Amino acid sequence: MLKHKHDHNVCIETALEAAQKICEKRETRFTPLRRRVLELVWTKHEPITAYEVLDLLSEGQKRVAPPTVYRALDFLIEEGFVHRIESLNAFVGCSDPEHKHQGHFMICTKCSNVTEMNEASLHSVIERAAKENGYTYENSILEIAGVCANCRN
Amino acid sequence: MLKHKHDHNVCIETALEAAQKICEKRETRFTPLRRRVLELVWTKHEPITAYEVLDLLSEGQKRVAPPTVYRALDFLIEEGFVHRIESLNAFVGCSDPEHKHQGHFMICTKCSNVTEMNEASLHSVIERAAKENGYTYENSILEIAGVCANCRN
DNA sequence: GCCCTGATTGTTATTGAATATCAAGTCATC
DNA sequence: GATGACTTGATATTCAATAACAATCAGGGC
Ligand SMILES: [Zn+2]
Ligand SMILES: [Zn+2]
Ligand SMILES: [Zn+2]
Ligand SMILES: [Zn+2]
Repeated sequence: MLKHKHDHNVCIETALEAAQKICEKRETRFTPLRRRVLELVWTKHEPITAYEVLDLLSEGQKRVAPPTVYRALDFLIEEGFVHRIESLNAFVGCSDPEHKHQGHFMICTKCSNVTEMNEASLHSVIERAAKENGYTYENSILEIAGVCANCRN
Repeated sequence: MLKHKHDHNVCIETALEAAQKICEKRETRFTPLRRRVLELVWTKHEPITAYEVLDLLSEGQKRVAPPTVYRALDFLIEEGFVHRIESLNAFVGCSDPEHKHQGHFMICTKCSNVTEMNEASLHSVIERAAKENGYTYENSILEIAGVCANCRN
């Protein structure tokens, strides 16, 4: 959460190991490419665009093509390791990949830091609103823009 | 709301007249181009993409360029006559343009019909969630996907 | 081992979404 | 009718995502 105050390498390692284990359990293939893309998404807590991932992935080798990145991202999203931030056309690692869910986010307009909210109360309010409007709920995106605590002072 | 059960020309006319009056009051310029783009956005209740607007706008005349459409849309969004649906890269007319707000939507995954929710309760829950996470609220997008009442049977 | 099959990755090309930049036109005001 | 702000036109480019097909890889049955 407070990105300025932790060893981010631990975050990355944790995420990679969790993904590894989940894929073993689900019998899906956590290939070197997919692993590398997930690592790159985690290089910062801030959202990263597909083309930034592409640039990083291409360093020191022949430039990869967009489908390579998008396919890996699709897999990671499908498995719940990564979320897409619609309002930014960008991607961010999920810190709770065990339980599949789609993310609800706060986005700081100053520092681009992103906080994922896992509050059940929010979820239930949203599902109830859907029901009241006659809709059968499938999923939802919630992206709140504001200024985070760090940036306010 | 129930798009199959009303004279949509009335919707369009109402929206255009409302926009006209609001612009007079605010002393902003509701030019023919902007009026025409708003009319095209309202040609269906479903969200419409910028390039669909572009195609319609270009019919029977020299093809207009993307900036023409995007500038008009920017104006209409700024004035609150149109909302952007982030998850669809598309635009939809607002049926309550008097009071500026950003929209919260339900989107039917079968028929693409869109319902704007104006529920104060939702809004307050979202603002409270922001506060609890230490953020100063600026704005938010909420887009719920599901199946509408019409499509369920 | 070898073949078959399905999944993954590579490659080329294209579509779709949005913006940067500068030129030309419009319109009110002095 | 000259000035300056706003609006529209026009050209080019960037960024985002997908289509289509070829090549490669992994595992199972023979
Ligand atoms: Zn970290
Ligand atoms: Zn911040
Ligand atoms: Zn609205
Ligand atoms: Zn429907």
